[in-house]
Amino acid sequence: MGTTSDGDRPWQSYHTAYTNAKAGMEGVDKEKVQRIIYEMSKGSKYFENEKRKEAYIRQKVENLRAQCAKLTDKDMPHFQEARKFGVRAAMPGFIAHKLCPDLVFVPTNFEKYTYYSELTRKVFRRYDSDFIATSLDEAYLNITEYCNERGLSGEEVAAELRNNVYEETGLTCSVGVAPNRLLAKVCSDINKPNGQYILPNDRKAVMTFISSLPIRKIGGIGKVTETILKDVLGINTCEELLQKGAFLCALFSHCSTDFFLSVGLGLGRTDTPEHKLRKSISSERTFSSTGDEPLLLQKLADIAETLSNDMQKECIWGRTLTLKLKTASFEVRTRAVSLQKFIQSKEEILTYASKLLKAELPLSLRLMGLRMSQFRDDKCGPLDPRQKTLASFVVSGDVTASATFSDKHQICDAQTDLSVHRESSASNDDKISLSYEKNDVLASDQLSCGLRYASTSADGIENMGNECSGKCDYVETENEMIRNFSGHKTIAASSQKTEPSWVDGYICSICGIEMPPSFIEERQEHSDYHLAEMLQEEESVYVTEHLTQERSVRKAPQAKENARKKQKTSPKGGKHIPIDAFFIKGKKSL
DNA sequence: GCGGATCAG
DNA sequence: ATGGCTGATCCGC
Repeated sequence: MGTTSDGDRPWQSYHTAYTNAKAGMEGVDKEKVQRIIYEMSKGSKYFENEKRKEAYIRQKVENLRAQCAKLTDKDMPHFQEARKFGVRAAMPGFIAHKLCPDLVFVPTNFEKYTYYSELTRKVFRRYDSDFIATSLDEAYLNITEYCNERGLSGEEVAAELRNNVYEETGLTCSVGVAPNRLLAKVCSDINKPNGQYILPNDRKAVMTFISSLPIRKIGGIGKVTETILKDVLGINTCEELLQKGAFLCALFSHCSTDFFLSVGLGLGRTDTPEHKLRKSISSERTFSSTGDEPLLLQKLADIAETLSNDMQKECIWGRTLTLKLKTASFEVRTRAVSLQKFIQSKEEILTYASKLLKAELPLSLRLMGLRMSQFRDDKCGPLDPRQKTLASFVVSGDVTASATFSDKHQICDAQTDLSVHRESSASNDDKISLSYEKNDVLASDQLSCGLRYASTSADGIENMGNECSGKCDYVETENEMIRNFSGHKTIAASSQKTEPSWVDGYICSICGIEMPPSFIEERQEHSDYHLAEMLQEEESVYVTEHLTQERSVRKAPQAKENARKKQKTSPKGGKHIPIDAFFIKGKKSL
């Protein structure tokens, strides 16, 4: 990154960094880059072949076994010592049990956690009434206003906050104060047990902080991403994310590149996203491996029941059911089905779940799970999806209202580009950009804070944590500029009501697929497909599942292609499950 | 939409 | 006897 005066807004540098990285790519041909990457990846266990996972797993097993065998009682003090200092040794329960046969496992007590969590939130509310709770034990709050009103520094407020939390709950906590949430989270980890760390809202300070920061510290960069970046590209710190921007552009999607570069610049979100609604609900269970069909079905019934119960508690009805399997050899599979109606009852869930399962058997399994998604949004109502969409359309009265989360903030104070934001959020997919998403920047007088706390209580409330960060007075969103390069987002819910005709007797007028006149059935199916597609598109204009729609819209050409292929090949093809759901043909039911 | 995978708490 | 479970997201198809 070149010269930047303090007056620079980070996003300007971001844009520069991005275009530089891109420009760096232009002179180079992709093959060459890929060759370089390939060279770099030699010695990395990551890109070698598909066997890597297997090898990795085998090695891990061996390590664990060896570890377990080596451990004796004399190791115990070591771990006890570690615990005393709050170091959490990652230790599987069975090893712990082997080490310490008398070990007492304290059962979880969520009522208690919720109670204490609520107490802490009461404190947070006094600092920021709109704070973001990310879990029972973590929250982000914007303390900008609080600081300004009282003429306090971030450091003072953090100390006061921790103190208040301690007095009112008896729990200690750790706090990080930083210009945005991404950084606040990192900061909250630095002085972990019962401490705080303040990163000034100062361009230089942020860049210095970032320059030596290991990438793994960043939320969103996990074990796998770290390995890839490290082994293949030699990226260890956030600063290097910028330096190797061109490679990132070559290797990763736009979205990911976007995210990586913004991390390299220390950018993060500062908005207060709309309350997120649950999108799926699931239940799964691990058991000792078995291939016994009746037994598996029994277990499946149990899981269906708990899922159904959970759904009833929350008043949820869903129409996409996903079966998750883990084989005895630890291979994980999922099989899903989307229905035309919303279901909730244990019987119905089981009906479809067992169809999915039976299609996979025989198989020896160690885990089964069921997930329900695609909820009906008006709770406890009638059964037809269409009713849902119409109803919610009438209620919301605004299609864009369904582009739920993460956009509201852009209206709040982003004076300038309002229309751009709006437009882009309505026609770009929120889903994709949710976690690697927009990089908003605080104005220089902003301050926000992250906080994390850990319980000192002995009964297992251990390790509750909390993070805070802030809202903004000023938001600049960057991605539009970049995203708009990529052009094709136009899709009208076109009302091309024409049935497909066969140009020259064999070319589909809509998609161009070629199909000889003798393929009568196939042609009929093909026409049906386009018809259904049309209907679906028309409907989806009003549908509340905006995200889904946009996704499919964005990828429309491929999606269609695939749908066609599937349709042609699937009836006899192995994995396709013939449950009523596939609404490619509108008339098919059961 | 589906399926495989990653990540976080 | 790979920690397990829940939920979310991404990517390619």
